[in-house]
Amino acid sequence: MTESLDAERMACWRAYIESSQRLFTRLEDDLRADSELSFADYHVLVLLSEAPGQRLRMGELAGRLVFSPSRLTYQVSSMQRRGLVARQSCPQDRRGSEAVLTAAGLLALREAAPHHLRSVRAHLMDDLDDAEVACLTRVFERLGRRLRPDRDDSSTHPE
Amino acid sequence: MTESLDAERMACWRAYIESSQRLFTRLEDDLRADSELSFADYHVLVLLSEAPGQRLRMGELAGRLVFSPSRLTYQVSSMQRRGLVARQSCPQDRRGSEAVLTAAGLLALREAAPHHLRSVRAHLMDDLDDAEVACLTRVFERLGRRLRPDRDDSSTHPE
DNA sequence: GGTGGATGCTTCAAATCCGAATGTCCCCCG
DNA sequence: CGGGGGACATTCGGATTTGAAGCATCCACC
Repeated sequence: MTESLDAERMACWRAYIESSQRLFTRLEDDLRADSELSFADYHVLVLLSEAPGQRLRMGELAGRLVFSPSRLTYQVSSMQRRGLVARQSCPQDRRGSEAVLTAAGLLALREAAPHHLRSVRAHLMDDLDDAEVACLTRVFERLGRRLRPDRDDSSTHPE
Repeated sequence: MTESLDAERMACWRAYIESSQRLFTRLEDDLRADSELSFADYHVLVLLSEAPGQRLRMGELAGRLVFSPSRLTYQVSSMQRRGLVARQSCPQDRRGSEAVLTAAGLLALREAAPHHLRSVRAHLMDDLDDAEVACLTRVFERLGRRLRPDRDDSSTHPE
């Protein structure tokens, strides 16, 4: 099964997949253990807290979270039920709606953030030296640019 | 929200999370587009194909896939229904059972592998130079060792 | 100013996933 | 032997996720 990936890259690929899976489930567990939030909840709160007016269109949010539209609808409904966000219809485009951070949502984020960031550091970041951080950043920012949906990829593979 | 992660590490963390999410969904889409298999199906087939006797205990499989026990039960049942694996009760330990690769499962893997590996190369590996591969491998193998569940972590964090 | 196609989001049914409870079986210790 | 605690896997109910279909609105063009 290794016809098309050399041994080094295969090992790299497998280590990346497995460790990432473990890391994500661990962070999720940590977050749930000390905050009523899931990883998705937390990420929504972060994005809203940084947005101008602490509000974001559903589509924009879905794009950044890498969520399907229906998944985001469910996610926001759930958070709305718990009072973490509100939903308002968008004045510029009446098809659309936007999610708005509530005071309770901001508070929940403020309470969860230190724990979560400690968890990210403990499981991942504290083990990385500066060169490794730089390497990961370069690799994953490049990957993100290549995979973001807004780019027509037709001319970039002259092969 | 950045009290505990410096700007470089925060950027690194975000790039890693977002790109990985995008990569996994893209690979899943590619795999489904040209093979009746999900990413999880594929991974199960790979692990079984490499195991001695092309069989693995459920628990072992769950551990390697980073799946909860009930999720693995569901996964294997689904693949059994489609003829990709068989389930046998384990002779040494009658509580347990093992998943066994079938001829159809092996065939499905052989057909899917070239497409999938091409996809992994196209989206990720072809963009990495050797130094980056080495860096990722080192980082993620270390991370995997730290997160694998078999280690008692009690003495490694003297505060 | 109308209309056909696109867009933004939601809804719906079905598939998947999780944690708690369960049923079997192993193994240690009396 | 003969419990009893523990380990392995499954089942069950409920939560989440998905993709397809639906609805309302926008917009480019006539």
